[in-house]
Amino acid sequence: MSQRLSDNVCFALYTATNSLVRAFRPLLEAYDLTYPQYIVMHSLWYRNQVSLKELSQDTHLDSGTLTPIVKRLESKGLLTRRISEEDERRKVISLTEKGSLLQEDANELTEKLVSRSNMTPERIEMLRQLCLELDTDLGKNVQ
Amino acid sequence: MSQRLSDNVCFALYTATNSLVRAFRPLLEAYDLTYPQYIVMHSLWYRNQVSLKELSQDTHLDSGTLTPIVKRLESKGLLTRRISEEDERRKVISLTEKGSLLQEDANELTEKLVSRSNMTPERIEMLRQLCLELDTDLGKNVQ
DNA sequence: TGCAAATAACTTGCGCACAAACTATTTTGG
DNA sequence: CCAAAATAGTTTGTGCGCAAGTTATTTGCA
Repeated sequence: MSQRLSDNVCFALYTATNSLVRAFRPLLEAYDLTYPQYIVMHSLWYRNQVSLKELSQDTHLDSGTLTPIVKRLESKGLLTRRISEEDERRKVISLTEKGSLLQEDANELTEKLVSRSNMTPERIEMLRQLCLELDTDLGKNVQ
Repeated sequence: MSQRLSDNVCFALYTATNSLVRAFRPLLEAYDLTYPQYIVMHSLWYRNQVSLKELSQDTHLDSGTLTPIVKRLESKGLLTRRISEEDERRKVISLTEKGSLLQEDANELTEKLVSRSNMTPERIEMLRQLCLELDTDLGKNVQ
């Protein structure tokens, strides 16, 4: 027997993420950022001066995805990329002042968005933990 | 103060969905389907002979996304598109026999994948409901 | 020391996801 | 009845997300 799409946890997750990114779009427009670009900035606000590899580990995005995102952020003047002196394969990514300053405004966007939902903090926290759990579980068994 | 990315529910959701789609890829490869294509097939297995508009409402994907997906499924011989006789703006999408038969094999892929995680059925169900809740909440306040 | 293996980043190709603009029908209200 | 508005679907352009392949540098080991 076939089930309704909405009975399927995978579809629910997929759809909620699309809704989330869609809801972020108008908020991020003010900062000329896409959601993945915002993720990268968010990572750098927490830990600056990292290599693409380290950024990849933190954001869970692969280098083929990150390279163009980081280049776009560079062309917007939010960060710089320079070749590492110790290891010339590595590129060190550093926030510019403009990139650092963005944090003050853009940092509570998540709060703003989450408050738009009527979910309690407990349910939001539950959702976060279930997502992290699924993520690690699926990452493990790559066989 | 800036928080870790993983402390952020939006990032957790985004990342879990990417993991999910990545985990689906090798399973769906056997059927020559992508995950969005699988969603469309899944919708049609439940309710056949629908317009693109109805498919859009069920899958929560917009027409600009669906048109190329449906065309690809048509070129794989899994469905047909014909102009509606009552309303010539509408296209009626119907599964072919090949498309219907796929259901038997591909229908329990979600089970297969979810069982790969170590999450209990209760936690999976909780995750599904939280995602649906967030989705409807974010969809409402489009102002 | 020298060279094969490993590593870091980049590039290419494909399929979404969606806004915005467009075409072709149907509905509607004056 | 008929022109304007609404509706269904397509097209175009942009930015992911990632597999697979490439280049350049470093590491490791014989």
